[in-house]
Amino acid sequence: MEFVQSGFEKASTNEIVKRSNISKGSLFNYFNSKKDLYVYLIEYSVQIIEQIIEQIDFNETDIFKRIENIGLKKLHIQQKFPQVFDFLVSAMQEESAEVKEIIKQKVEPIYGESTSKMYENIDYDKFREGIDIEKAIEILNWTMFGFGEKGLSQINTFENISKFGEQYLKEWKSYSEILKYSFYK
Amino acid sequence: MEFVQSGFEKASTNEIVKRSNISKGSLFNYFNSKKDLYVYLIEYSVQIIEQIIEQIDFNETDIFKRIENIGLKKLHIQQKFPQVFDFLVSAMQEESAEVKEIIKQKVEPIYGESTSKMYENIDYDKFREGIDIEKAIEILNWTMFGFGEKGLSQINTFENISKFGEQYLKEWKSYSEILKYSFYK
DNA sequence: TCGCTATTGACCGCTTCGGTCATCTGGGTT
DNA sequence: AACCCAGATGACCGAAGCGGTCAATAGCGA
Repeated sequence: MEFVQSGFEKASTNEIVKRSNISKGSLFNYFNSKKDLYVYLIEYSVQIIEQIIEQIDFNETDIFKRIENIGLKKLHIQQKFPQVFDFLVSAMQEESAEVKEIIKQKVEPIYGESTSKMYENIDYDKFREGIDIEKAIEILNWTMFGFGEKGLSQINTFENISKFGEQYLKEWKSYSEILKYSFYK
Repeated sequence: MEFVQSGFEKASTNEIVKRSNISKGSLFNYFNSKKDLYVYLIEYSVQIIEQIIEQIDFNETDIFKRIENIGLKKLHIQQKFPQVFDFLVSAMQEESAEVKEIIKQKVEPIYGESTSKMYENIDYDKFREGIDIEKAIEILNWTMFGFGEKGLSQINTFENISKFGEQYLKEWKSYSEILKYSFYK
């Protein structure tokens, strides 16, 4: 998406219009300005993230299973709206004064919420003695992130989402087994 | 750096000049065009990476110690030239036809070389049976990357490099201990 | 004081910008 | 068949920013 690649200011409406298949006239019929469009996309993306957060199963206290569930949800979202996460990440790095305030209001709270809720009601007693749990979780996060990036580049080689999801989950489990070996009692 | 943020085409010479403290006239006295400047920066950055590769101690066959050495070197480079790595990463994602060919020639080979030499002459017998070594190394890479990103945001809070390096190394060791527990016999 | 190199930023023609609007299109209604 | 009209279209606008130039100037060694 053009906003992800170029940021708010350098994103060109001409380019946006060329890549979508509506005309410039229509775009500015629905949105009064580039900024309006941007804000709409922010709100839309935030809604999607909120849905994921709502769906977290807090009864699942095992961190690996919790993450597995969330990861699968994220995968399906990413299949339907491939750029939602990238867009929000790019928004948080946005420097344009024109939209910075709106981002601060709408995106940053959801970011804080998601990282805290993700690890709410986790059974940390499963971790072995002597391990630094915070650092372990950091490693887990970095591994998830790396694995997700890697998977993203393969997502298009599958015709079928659920087949990909199967494969994806199976592969993730072999990574998480490695970490579990180190993290758990 | 402007090229990292905006890519080759959307990077503005006016902006570059504003951020550095030379005038536009001087810039175009030293470089005939924006492209010339870009190519110069590519070549310069590649040289720096090559220096790191040259300095790899292939007698160190323990992957954690190997990575520790390289990481420290990278840290010192990053202190002197903070954007070298980011710049090369951004170059590899560059889409502008005007510079794509040059990047392919100059940057991609070094990328391949560095990832292969990094793991040359490593003693894989230290890994425990049953572990998927490739996946373990991926986890190690992702963790390194994550840790590096995290460290980068703290680098400016230290007045002294070597003091930071000490702290950095110590902290990295506590991460690598966690992984070592899982990876090694 | 002179000579000369290195530096400067106002300026150039040109492209692209965000946004407008007269015109067109196509399907529903009579 | 004639009419209607909401929605779509892209040529067009003034303004801004682009990469690059160059006459003017600064600064320094002899």
